Amino acid sequence: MSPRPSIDHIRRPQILAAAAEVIVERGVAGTRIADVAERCGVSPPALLYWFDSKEQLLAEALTVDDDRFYEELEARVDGAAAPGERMVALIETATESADDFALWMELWTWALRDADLRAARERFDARWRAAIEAIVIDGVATGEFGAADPAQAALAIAALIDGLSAQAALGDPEVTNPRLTETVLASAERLLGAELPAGAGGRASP
Amino acid sequence: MSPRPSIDHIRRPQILAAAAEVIVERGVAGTRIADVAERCGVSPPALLYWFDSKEQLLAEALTVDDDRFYEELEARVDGAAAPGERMVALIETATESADDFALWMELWTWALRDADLRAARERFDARWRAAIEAIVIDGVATGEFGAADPAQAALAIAALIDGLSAQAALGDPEVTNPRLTETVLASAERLLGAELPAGAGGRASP
Amino acid sequence: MSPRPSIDHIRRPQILAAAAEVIVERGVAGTRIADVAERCGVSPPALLYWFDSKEQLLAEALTVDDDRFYEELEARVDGAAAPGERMVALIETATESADDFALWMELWTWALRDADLRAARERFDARWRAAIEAIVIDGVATGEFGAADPAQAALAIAALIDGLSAQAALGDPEVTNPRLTETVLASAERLLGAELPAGAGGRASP
Amino acid sequence: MSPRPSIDHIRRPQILAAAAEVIVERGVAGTRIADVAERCGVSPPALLYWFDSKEQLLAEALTVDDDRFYEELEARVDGAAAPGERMVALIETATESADDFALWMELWTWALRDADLRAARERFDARWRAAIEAIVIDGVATGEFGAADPAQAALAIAALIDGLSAQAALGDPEVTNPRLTETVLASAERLLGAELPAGAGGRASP
DNA sequence: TATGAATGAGAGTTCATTCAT
DNA sequence: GATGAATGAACTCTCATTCAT
Repeated sequence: MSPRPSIDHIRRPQILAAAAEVIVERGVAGTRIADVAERCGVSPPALLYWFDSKEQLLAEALTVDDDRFYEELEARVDGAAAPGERMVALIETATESADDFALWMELWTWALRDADLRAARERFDARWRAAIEAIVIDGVATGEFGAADPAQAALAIAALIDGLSAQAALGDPEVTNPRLTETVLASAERLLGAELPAGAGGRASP
Repeated sequence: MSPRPSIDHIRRPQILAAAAEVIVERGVAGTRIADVAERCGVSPPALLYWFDSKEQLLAEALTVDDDRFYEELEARVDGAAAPGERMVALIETATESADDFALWMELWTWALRDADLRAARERFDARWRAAIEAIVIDGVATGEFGAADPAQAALAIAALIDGLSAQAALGDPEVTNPRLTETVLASAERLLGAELPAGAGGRASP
Repeated sequence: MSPRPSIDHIRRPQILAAAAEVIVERGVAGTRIADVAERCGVSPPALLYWFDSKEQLLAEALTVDDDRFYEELEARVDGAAAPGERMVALIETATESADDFALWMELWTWALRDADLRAARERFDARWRAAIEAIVIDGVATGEFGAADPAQAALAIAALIDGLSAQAALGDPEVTNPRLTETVLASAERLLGAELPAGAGGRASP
Repeated sequence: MSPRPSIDHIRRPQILAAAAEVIVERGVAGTRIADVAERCGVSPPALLYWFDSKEQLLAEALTVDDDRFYEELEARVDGAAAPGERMVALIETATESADDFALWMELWTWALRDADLRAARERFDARWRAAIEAIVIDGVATGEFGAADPAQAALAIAALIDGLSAQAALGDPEVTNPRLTETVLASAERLLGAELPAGAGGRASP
């Protein structure tokens, strides 16, 4: 019917990507529609043609990338056969891009007062913990890991990564990126009662 | 000299406390001077009589309570003689009030774009990790703990608490307060290579 | 390109004219954005759509009319062939609208503390003196005037007009408009060592 | 009756002097009560103990020095016996302190919209012109000056000084202080049909 | 689809002024 | 006489949003 193909699938992602960039730079609170519009090279009202309101746009921008992250993660992790190797791959993937964590922190803070964002975050975190737990269960099954409670170990590892990533994102001089990865790997070994293989990135050897 | 006694030792803390309350309720971004003023029962300009600007007031409100927290913490922890007991006391203190964590999350998010807040957060975190590390060192010295690297263990425990507290503050159904404390304690045992005594709060028994 | 034709060539002059009117009525210090907006029949933010700030708007309003004044002046003066006639035309043009002088006085006072306005005023005054001086030089060349120093005579005539116009604008009963013109003409004759022809407005005869 | 001598005669002049200073620096519009208070080393409410309102204080500050100026002027001028010498003394006195003229310009601008200030200014100007006119009349009587209309000559000389002083106060590079004095003296000679003696300050000789 | 123009609803901040002390 | 504290009344400016084009 419509001879002109819709550009929905082009414009919306473009706007969301621009919004995510602006949020990282200025924070959700400091992001104005005009900033995002300028980055897209369009006028502010154009954004409101594609999104009902600023709030809706930012909420979507805050969550749109996460699914992609998990897909990439799973692709990388599944390549490794043994649970130990998969765990190392997962940790390295999660810790090597601590800068993106700023967006995650924004989501947290906003989720404190927005039920939809809260639900979205919870969904992502459940998926994340499930991915970890699956590896732990496998490792326990093969005897590679000695953890008694896979769910608790997964929770702990996930929280550890979050806590350290936040500090890295905040530029804490004690938590550089290598130190972050190293600390998570060493802690995971203790939490899992396992010795993990050296990762792709290499690890400080004794 | 002054025909009227100064009340700044009363008003300023009062305003800061009100500001902290409002921040927890509405977030830093959603906090208006008028909200804080109303909670104090004064007019908005009265706040600007005591603080140079809204920004300065909120920044101070975001950090003013932390020192008090550490003082209380140290008081409680020092009461326990053995490192294991002190560690348990510390963990319980840190995890039982996960609600206050919202303020800490606001501080994080604001600190992403404010150097002063970033420095303040770093200072607090350094103090916090040092408190943990001191216990670890003691525990290692007495042989109670088996941790090889006290600094790394302290960093891991601190991050674990942060990561879990964030989820608890966000109302994650998987991370209730008891589960939070329990997970940190169990993980600390593994990270420290130690068995920790049951805390004052009691712990889920098998 | 633009789905709606730009109207900045209409709105900006309209706003500037309204601002000049309000300044004459209330002074720069007493002029509020809301006053100007009301006179334009728009809302206050509309002015900030066209001008970056109140300050910028008022500064422009204070200077925008001057170029037009000089163009009109030159048009009128050039119509007169002989130097004496041109001088009379210039003096009459400059003195017959002493009411507008209030805007010029506002510009002076504001220029005391604003380098841009100071520079603008200086530019206008230089142009004004140059216009006078050109006539004097002509008059001296033709022998119609006897002035020794054209630059000094031009400066004196310009200052005389300013000083008297200020008093007229302030409603000094000794300096009515006719008396103002008459005084400048009589003084100019002495300053230029010339007898000036009767102007269009006529002059008080004995 | 009152054992404590009033300090009216100390405080009020002190405040007025401080106000005049601040006005010269920041302009009437930019002068806040707090500025004046700070310069006096007292608190803002103290000023309102001595003056009913800011407006009244500034109005008084704007006019309080003028009487003193005329008294000083008359003292200096009366010392010179011959009309020509008195005229030179008057002109030199009026033109050598062009910086103070900023206060006079502020008074003008404020007087545009304040009847009291307008009346005050008019009174000062009448006195000023009368002082000039008296000399002119004397000079005409002695035959030293050739002016036909003393009132008009006085008006012209006064206006000339005003116009040039304004430009000097505005920092016009063409109107330096020496050039100002020189131009007024040279113009006065022509306006008065007289040759004026060299002044105390010296004058450019041919 | 998209824009120029405009607006309404605030928000922070300023400041003369008040008043108990 | 003078001050600390506080306030009411403005005022500028911001920004998401609307709407005719």
